[in-house]
Amino acid sequence: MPPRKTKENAGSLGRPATISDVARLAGVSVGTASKALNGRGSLREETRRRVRSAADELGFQPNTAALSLNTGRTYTVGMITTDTIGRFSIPLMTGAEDSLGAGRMSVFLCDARDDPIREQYYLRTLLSRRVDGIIVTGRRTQARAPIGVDLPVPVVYAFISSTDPEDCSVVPDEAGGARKAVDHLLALGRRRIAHVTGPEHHHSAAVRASAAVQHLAASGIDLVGAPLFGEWSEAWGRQATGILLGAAEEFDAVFCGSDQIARGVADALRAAGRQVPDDVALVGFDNWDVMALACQPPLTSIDMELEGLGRTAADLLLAAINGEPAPGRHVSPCRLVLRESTAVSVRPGSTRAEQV
Amino acid sequence: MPPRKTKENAGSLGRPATISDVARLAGVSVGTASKALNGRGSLREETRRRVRSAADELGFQPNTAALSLNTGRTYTVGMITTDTIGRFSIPLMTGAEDSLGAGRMSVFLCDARDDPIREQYYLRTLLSRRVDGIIVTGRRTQARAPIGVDLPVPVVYAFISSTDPEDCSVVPDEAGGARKAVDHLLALGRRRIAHVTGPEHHHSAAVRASAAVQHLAASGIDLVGAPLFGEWSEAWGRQATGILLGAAEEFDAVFCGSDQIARGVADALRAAGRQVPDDVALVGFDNWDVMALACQPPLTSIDMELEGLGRTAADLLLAAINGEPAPGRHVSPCRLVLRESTAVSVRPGSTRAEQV
DNA sequence: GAAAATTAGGAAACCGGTTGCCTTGAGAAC
DNA sequence: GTTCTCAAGGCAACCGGTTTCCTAATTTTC
Repeated sequence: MPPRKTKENAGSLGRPATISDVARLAGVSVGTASKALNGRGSLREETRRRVRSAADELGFQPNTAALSLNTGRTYTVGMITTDTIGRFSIPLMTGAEDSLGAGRMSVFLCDARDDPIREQYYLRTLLSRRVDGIIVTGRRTQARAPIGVDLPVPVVYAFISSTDPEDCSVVPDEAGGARKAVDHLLALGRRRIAHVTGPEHHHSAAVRASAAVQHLAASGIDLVGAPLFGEWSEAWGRQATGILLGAAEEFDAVFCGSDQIARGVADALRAAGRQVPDDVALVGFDNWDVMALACQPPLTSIDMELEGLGRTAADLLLAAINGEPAPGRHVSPCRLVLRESTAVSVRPGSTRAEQV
Repeated sequence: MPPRKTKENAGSLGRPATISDVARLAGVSVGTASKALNGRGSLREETRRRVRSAADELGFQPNTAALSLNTGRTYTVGMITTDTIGRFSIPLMTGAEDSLGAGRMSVFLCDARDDPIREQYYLRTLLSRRVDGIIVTGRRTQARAPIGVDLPVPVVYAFISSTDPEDCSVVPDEAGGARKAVDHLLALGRRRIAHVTGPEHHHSAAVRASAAVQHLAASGIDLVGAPLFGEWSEAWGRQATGILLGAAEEFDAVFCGSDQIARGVADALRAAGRQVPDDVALVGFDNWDVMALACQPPLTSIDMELEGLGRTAADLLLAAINGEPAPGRHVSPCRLVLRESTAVSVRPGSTRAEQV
């Protein structure tokens, strides 16, 4: 069967066309072919045209390896997710990949699975591939140790932050997010606010809880009871609701450390005959669509804008690659997303989320 | 400040060390250095040792671009997710990355966002980078057109399949999964089984529904009513439950096209006072932990083993790269995961899922 | 002690591009 | 007709490795 001709593989040499193939077909030398394709040197227009059409015919794509040998740049970056790729990594990766792709950079994906050995293996691999930069991401309970010292390429930490304050990290303003949640509840006239969240040793839980407590205190208000630390699960949300209902103190709002917890709280409140939002207003955290939208009623939540965070991380990396590093912690704001769980008046038929 | 010495950058030349640097330091020629490091040629043991220690001292890592120029192989593959990276892509990517990493291949991540233009852009980029192979993945309602014709590198489609039957695709046996669900319900003694699932035009919904119907028919049993096609959402699950409860026909089991739907069904049944699993047994599809575990009671579900699918895809790609292509559709089995929503007797305190 | 065999390691080509420099030839100026 | 100028394009070095081939020195053999 004769080889079919296609766009990708027109001249069909059985291997990718090289610039020598192009030069031969156009009847010029390799150097001339290169100049013709890159608009360098001084060539007759007719020659340039001939070379270009030869390149088209052969489906010529310059070999990137050869290019990077010349320039020293590879136009690739590595993205290391320290924990297993999860729900939080996706928007980060998407955002970063978006910004980098716009800068014509390709992304190496490395899933280190929370294993320091794998992590160092990937680091060596990336350095050996001469990536122009590295993004380190992942969810951790705490800041992480730097991935390496005196690396020959810039590194940006996204979502997670490095323990070395001189490293470039991009993190969401979780405390600010918690304050926005509290402000929103206060604006609704709620004064008896409880807080249910994840494990106390988890940095996010601790930060969000203390920001909420302090911000309330600034308005002269105490949290209802102490923050309830537990797990990042619906079950804990249900359980914590039981605790709240059993306590002496009344409450008219619950700010939750995650949407999963908030959903558990919503289910338990409904089971106990309390109306959301009329009896109890509810705010979650993460704005995880599956949870926030499926919740009954749909959940007001704090969005960490992780996709934007990924883009910012990529932009900072590109800047560092171009010789303009921006060391230090970069904090980016969270956004409050309004839904029915804190609606003042529920208009039937309207489920559109308003945003602040 | 004098440059600090570190593992990554010991001799500190301000740039990655090359083999010339190593050769100079060891007092040999480049060729000899190369042989020493790769165990080629005939050299005195003392020379090898000297070269190796020079390489260590400089933190030498061979430039991959130079290597691939020689060998024609890059030890990289591209992974193109046609839809935006989502819940289904993650285990696929993790699995593929796992297998490929074991084969010392690095992975280029390309998120085409369901945009054919971006897809072709990525394809050209990957070919220009001379990847050794490409994995195409993503969720679609139907099989997709081949990403290119007569490409110079092997392509494997994972989860999604190509309309060209000669292309190599790896897909889960969704029909088989549906049959396992039905068999399980039959084994529990249920005979009045309903089916609630996603949009009829969605290939997965159609396949699972018709497999369920036919498999029941093979046992001489009819589905309760027709399959209820709707959306992949909890809300549809709740709504469909209302339809089932309002119909004349009784039912003692519901097989759902997704865990989200099943969860909606579970909530609606509970609200209507029906016990799961005693009155109605419930089986989901996807085994999505967030849904299946948070459901009350936890959900028996069908797992498509996407991580294994990703590994298989990677293995097939590696085989094809090594000259042993395996064209055609490869179907890999699903697995039934047992939880309380179909438990015969609920033993309090035991929530461990058993697996079949 | 001379010829042959073996060993250690160097020189150079090559992979696929880019780029600086040089050559060639045609037209212009005198 | 001779010299000068300049456009067009070829030659070769280079990037960082690998590999083939070759040379020089040492050891073995008779």
